[in-house]
Amino acid sequence: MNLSSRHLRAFVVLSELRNFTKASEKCHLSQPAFSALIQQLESGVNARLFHRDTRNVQLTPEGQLFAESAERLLRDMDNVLENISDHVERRKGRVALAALPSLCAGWLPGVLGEFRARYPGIDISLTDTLSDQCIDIVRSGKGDLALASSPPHQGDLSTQLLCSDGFHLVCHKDHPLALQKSISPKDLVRHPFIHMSRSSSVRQHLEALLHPLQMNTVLEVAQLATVMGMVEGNVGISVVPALTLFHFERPNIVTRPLIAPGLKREIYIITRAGESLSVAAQALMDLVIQRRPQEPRAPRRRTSRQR
Amino acid sequence: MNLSSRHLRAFVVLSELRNFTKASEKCHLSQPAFSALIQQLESGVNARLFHRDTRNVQLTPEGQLFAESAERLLRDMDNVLENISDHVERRKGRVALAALPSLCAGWLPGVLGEFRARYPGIDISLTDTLSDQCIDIVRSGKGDLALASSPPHQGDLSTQLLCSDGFHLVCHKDHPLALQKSISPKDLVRHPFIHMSRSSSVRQHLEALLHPLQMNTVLEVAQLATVMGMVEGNVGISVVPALTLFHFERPNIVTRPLIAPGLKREIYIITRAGESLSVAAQALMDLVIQRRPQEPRAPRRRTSRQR
DNA sequence: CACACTTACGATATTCGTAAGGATT
DNA sequence: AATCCTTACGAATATCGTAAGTGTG
Repeated sequence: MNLSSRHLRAFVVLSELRNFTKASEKCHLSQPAFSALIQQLESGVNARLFHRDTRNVQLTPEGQLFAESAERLLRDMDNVLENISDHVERRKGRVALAALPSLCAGWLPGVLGEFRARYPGIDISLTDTLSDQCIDIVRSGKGDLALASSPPHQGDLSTQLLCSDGFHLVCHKDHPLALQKSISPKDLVRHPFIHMSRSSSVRQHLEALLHPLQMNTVLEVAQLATVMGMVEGNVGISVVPALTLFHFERPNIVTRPLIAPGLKREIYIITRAGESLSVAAQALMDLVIQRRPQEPRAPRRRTSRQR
Repeated sequence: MNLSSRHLRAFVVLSELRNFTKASEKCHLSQPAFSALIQQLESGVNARLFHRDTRNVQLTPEGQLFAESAERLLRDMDNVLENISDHVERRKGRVALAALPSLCAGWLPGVLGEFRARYPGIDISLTDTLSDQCIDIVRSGKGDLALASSPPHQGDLSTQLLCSDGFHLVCHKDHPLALQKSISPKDLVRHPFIHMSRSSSVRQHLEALLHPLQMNTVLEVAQLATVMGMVEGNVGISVVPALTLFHFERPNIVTRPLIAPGLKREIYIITRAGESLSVAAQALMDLVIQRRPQEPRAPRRRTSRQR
């Protein structure tokens, strides 16, 4: 038989009210239609569930048996539907996001704060790690979304440009390059240079751009904060993406845009291809796109003016 | 929404086969009809549950969420329906019967044996007790059926004649009354008489019949087996219903029909009025009626011929 | 005769299967 | 071209509400 929630609800209501007329009203049905519904249920289970007397309605023994389960079944059904609804309405859920550390420190906190405020029931898992690992997290299913620089990606991932990010020289205010308004790549050669680790996207971009010229590397560090400290101590110069310039807003450091054709770090939203995002993940993705980092102009001007 | 077992089954099948065409066949539906069913489910929960690609079908995150519950829900539903079906088909169940001791020893065992053989899954509870208590057991809901002599009953009980049972003299073969072919009530007076307890139906019938004559009571016992022993020892005579004569089929005891207009013990099937019996109880009642004790002739002849 | 459930019946909605459409490999 | 899901559409089915029927206190 085809047992539906309508049947269960009708049964439960009737077993409580023990009156077809009142029960039919509660179910927003005419009394004969309600009667037919109960009869259909009874023929479906092949048993009389209610004993009808001209004056009284009451459960038969089989009806009592059914009643024990029917209420539980109905509650279960309602819970399942409500649970789905909670997820669809974004009252519940979970998103696992992986993003580049440079995004996680400066731009992402505001976005996640807004997301949490808007959807307090959705839990967020954030992994701040380098691009390749971000991508692996998504590919392996451990994460829903990655914000990373795209590698030569296979077809199992879907990639969408979020923003592109210019590079800036950062150096001590007393450094000779601080006198130039803007910088070209070959200006960097020979000055003692502080690199990020070889796997960072910044370094890969720079080396590709200057090739075959060699740079004068004095240090290779993992954290941008270390770069900042070294630059402030005039140990060397470095180049960082615009989105990380907030680290370098300090009295003794100046920043200058690095001008070169095509010198851009592109940041992509990466998801698994051929799968759909959960409502929660989609909501986060929508917000990420809506609040995506502004194109170069605004941050550049602001950082060079401040302090 | 109206969530039905058809929806759940379609969902579960599709989530396993991940192919509309094959799933539709398994559900005995055309593929478009199946597709519509899934769409209806999706619009009911207000979420896409399957991601359709021209080549692949797979669960969305919400679909996975639903899948966790859907299978359980479907299994629950099926279990409930199967449980009801087991009861309706008399594979499971319970009947509580209360019956007069005189029925429980001689006639009932064969009936219950047949019942158990036919419906091995149905448990029987039997209370062998006096008529009033049998009736109370049914009235209070502790029992489904009673086989008892009907008292002046109220309207809350429904009464149906099962059989009527003549009375027989039982006495020692050397007793003077053993010479008579049949006995009339006044033949009993003055002979030392062994009574059952005052509340037994036999005694109530006898006293009503002989009133205002007094009997010569020598003993008042509770068990028929005691009556038998005393009669066999020629301590006295007694009168018992035909259905209990099997107790008295012994070499030194003779039994003689007691002839008197209207002297019959009537045995009724008693149930609660305005309620329906469980399938199991109805089955027992049907069998009880089908195998009801034969009208006087046969047992009388047989008992008087034997031994 | 008033009440409460069932049956009868025509109107409306739903569901079905066939056939056509669209997208992808 | 073959596969697979969706859309279109007329036919069959189910469900609805109104009205009449039935049985009981």
